[in-house]
Amino acid sequence: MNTSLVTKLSRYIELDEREIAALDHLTRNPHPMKSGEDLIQEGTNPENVFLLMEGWGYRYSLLRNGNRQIFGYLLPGDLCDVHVFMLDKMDHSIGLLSHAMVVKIPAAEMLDLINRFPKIERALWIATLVSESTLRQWVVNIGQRDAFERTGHLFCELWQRMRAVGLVNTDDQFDLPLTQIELADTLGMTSVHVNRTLQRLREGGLITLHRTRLTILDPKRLAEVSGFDGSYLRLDQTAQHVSLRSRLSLVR
Amino acid sequence: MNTSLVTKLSRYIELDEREIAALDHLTRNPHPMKSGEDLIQEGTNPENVFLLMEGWGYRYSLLRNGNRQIFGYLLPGDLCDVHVFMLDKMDHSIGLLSHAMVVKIPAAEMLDLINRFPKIERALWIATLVSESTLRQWVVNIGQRDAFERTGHLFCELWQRMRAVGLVNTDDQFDLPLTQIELADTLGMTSVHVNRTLQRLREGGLITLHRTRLTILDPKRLAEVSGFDGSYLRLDQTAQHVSLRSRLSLVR
DNA sequence: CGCAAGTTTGACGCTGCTCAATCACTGTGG
DNA sequence: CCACAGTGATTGAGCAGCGTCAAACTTGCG
Repeated sequence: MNTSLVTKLSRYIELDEREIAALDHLTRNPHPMKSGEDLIQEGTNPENVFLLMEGWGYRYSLLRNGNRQIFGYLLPGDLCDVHVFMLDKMDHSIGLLSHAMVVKIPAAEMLDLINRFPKIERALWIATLVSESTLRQWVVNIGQRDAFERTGHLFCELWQRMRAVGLVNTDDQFDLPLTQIELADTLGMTSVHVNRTLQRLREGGLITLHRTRLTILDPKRLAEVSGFDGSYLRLDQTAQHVSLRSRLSLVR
Repeated sequence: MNTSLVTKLSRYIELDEREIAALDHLTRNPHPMKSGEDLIQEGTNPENVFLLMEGWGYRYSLLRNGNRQIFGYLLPGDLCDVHVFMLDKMDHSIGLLSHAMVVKIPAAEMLDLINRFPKIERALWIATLVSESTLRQWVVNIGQRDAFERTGHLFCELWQRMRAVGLVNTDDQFDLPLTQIELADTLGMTSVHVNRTLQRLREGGLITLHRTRLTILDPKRLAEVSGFDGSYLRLDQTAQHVSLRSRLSLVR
């Protein structure tokens, strides 16, 4: 059932049936949550880990002037802050951008899972490293690219991540439950300028965006004009490839 | 001897004598390297971990247009990419900004250390989480703050990190081996604008910067005007505090 | 039907970029 | 000891990308 999480982790490490069963077991009790609710708030010390089964979440923090910066999206199959227990409190909040199905996993259960299945622990650490890598790309995106490239780059990333969990249809269309204000807070721009940038992307025949449906009309050209190289997402590597490396050097 | 690394990790977890000795043992053979040399290059799969004993390093990548984005500095006591072995290749490069003393630690030795001392492993993971947290703050900095705040924020961060390894003197002065071009590539600005921003910081009585000596004239006010809150660096927490948490939930 | 939230448009101004010249400092060789 | 080159810092003029402010329009929803 829990395709997304297993799909995601299997990309990093080959999992056996027991491990897959254990991950599936996690998902037995999802419950619905509403858009706008927070999963975790900055400054708190969460007692649960959350697994997103459906819907979108986002990491953000608020500044004193009321500005908000978004620095990551959680898509279906994403597990948030497995390792937060190592730090004393959250340095950012996690909220929901859409109606969502969420599994709440008590810390103890998560730790037990990790202790019983070192390969799952390893896969979760790899996921953490990939998200750090993604964060670096966001710094590059905001720091070095202009509004047009920056927006295109974000869409390329989301398109690849959504495709990796099977949520992009054959027309390269997927659900993007973000307002222009949220895009603005992600890209370090104003919503007015996001609006104008979207118009340029549309005029260029690169995308279509109506309400929450985004279509990437020309993925290749969009990646080209926005300087996107998705290798940092590490979605293409086979589990074999990675497990070879781990056999060589890391499995204990 | 290896004060910086031990100081740094002790902040996260209380280390016993054996662990401290093991860390010190790592540092037995530092060798000098020149400014401008790379420790690790993007796309490669490094066979060593590097421990910086003296000097500054930086993480960066180059874009097709020749632009460079810097997304982190390595200060004395910093260990780079302990976990890179979990991924297949580096997604960025690490270079040196000054003459440096560097210890090269073969992967096997590092893995052995980690296996023998789980608390060291844990401390290294915490360091990774802190650096991820720092990266989020950089996104906020570049995305939401204007040039003046942005530059001040960076200086506050570096001042705190340098102080944590005992490299700030009593006048709040420390070595900042960065050209204005490097500051520009860090902050997502041009060097011309960095120059003008530095002048404003000087005029405001906030800093002094001559060649590579930076003085924070008024740390409190600088933090105030740049919206800096250093808790994300987690330099203030006592090891006791953290180890209490680990006793409760995480030690295996 | 009317409200709320989100999108779109316009006018205008400022922050920060571009291009280019000059200045300051340091290390080098004759 | 001085001329010179190279690197980095500083300055100026002009301009454009993006922000601000404000209003109009569109869409979904109770």
